[in-house]
Amino acid sequence: MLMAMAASSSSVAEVAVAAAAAAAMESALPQHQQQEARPRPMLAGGGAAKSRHHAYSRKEKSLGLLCSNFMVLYDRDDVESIGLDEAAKSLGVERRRIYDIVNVLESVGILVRKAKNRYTWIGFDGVPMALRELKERALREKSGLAPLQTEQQSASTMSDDEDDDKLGNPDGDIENEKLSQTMDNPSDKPGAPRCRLRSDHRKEKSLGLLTQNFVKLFLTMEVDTISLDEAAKLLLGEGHEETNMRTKVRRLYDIANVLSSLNLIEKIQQGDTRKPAFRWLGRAAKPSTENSVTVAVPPPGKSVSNKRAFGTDITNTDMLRSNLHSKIQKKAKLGERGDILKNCKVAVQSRLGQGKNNGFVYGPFHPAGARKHELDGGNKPGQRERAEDWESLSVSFRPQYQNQALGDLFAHYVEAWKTWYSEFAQGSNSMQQHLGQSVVNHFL
DNA sequence: AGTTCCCGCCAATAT
DNA sequence: ATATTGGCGGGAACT
Repeated sequence: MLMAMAASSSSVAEVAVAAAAAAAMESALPQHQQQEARPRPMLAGGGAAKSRHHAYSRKEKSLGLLCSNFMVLYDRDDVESIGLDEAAKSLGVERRRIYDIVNVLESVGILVRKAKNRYTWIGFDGVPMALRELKERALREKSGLAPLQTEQQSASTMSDDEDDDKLGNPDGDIENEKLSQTMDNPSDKPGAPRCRLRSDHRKEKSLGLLTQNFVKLFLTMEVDTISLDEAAKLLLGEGHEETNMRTKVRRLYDIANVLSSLNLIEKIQQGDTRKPAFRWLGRAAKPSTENSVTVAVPPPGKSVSNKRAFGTDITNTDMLRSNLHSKIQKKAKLGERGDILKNCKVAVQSRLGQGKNNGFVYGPFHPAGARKHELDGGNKPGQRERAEDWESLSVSFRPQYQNQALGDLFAHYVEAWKTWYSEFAQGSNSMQQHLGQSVVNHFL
């Protein structure tokens, strides 16, 4: 009976903010929901007042939604550290679920583990670099190792750790680094220091690693659409126990859901009447300052965007954001406090900021609804060449390089977007089209 | 009936 | 030892 409390009780300090946001959204947006089932990206609040004794709805407990809430709660520029306990409590979920979220977020560069029970917030700014590294690694191992994939359940030729990122701290006094992620066995066994630990099965099957591999798949694949079954088959050997496959697919569903809520992928119906698949959205739409504030390339041929994408729901996720504008218009003067972490964040930001001002926007908070409309709006129907993306842009970045002014500039970019965003949230949702233009103006 | 995937048991790991 | 992390798969909600 001790456990039964987690789900129903919630309402903590933080929730108050979100609650206010909810109220705001209510008034700002006409009750225009078509479906009865809407995955409200609201904090779990055990039905503060209204909600009809909803029976049990799985949707409300989905990882994707949880991830959206997580982002709403922490995607702020004054967040730097996140405690798992507070997260779990604030979001009204059991700790176990936080682990799920956090693991995939880390794989994509939004977070980094700082210590036990503690993560450092990076934000979407960390995504481009993470993806770039993933791709590099993927290409490397594709060409370098294992030209031929044995269809056996052999020792996976996975590269070990991925988190190197030496926080370029010039002459600074960073002493917080006490964690040497390098997991190497102390005093290797007699013989050869070779070989991977044979008992690392835990790690090799981790959600985080699976996420990375899943993403790598997209990054290296020629087509950017893939079904989970295919993915599972690819990520796994060839022939496999039925049960292993099933489990793997389960995990892929989990991952796909949170990646969806981050708008890194999107669920679509392949062809028609075929199994759903996922499409990669991490590619930039168009670097030019033209239209296309919205994301992504037009869907290939006849794929229809599925409605069951968590963060992709126009409903209220976006609106939540609007109420946080109070802090948004704060000056955001960086380098103020002698906060090391903050500086690190800035560093990361400046390094990758360029990759992100291209029109693609991560996160569950962008007007996803505009995505569809954009197509018929004013998009050239021609062929879509691979517009350049983050990777090429980020190669120009130098590790050592640290420019305060530049970082500042990009910070403003972010601010500008946020401002625009809140405006959008305020206004009617039918003016998405030309709002697209205005956002560009804000940027210039 | 098949798909999607939440829940939470309980085993690795860390402290 | 206790506390954290987090595989894993049963089985229920949702097509």
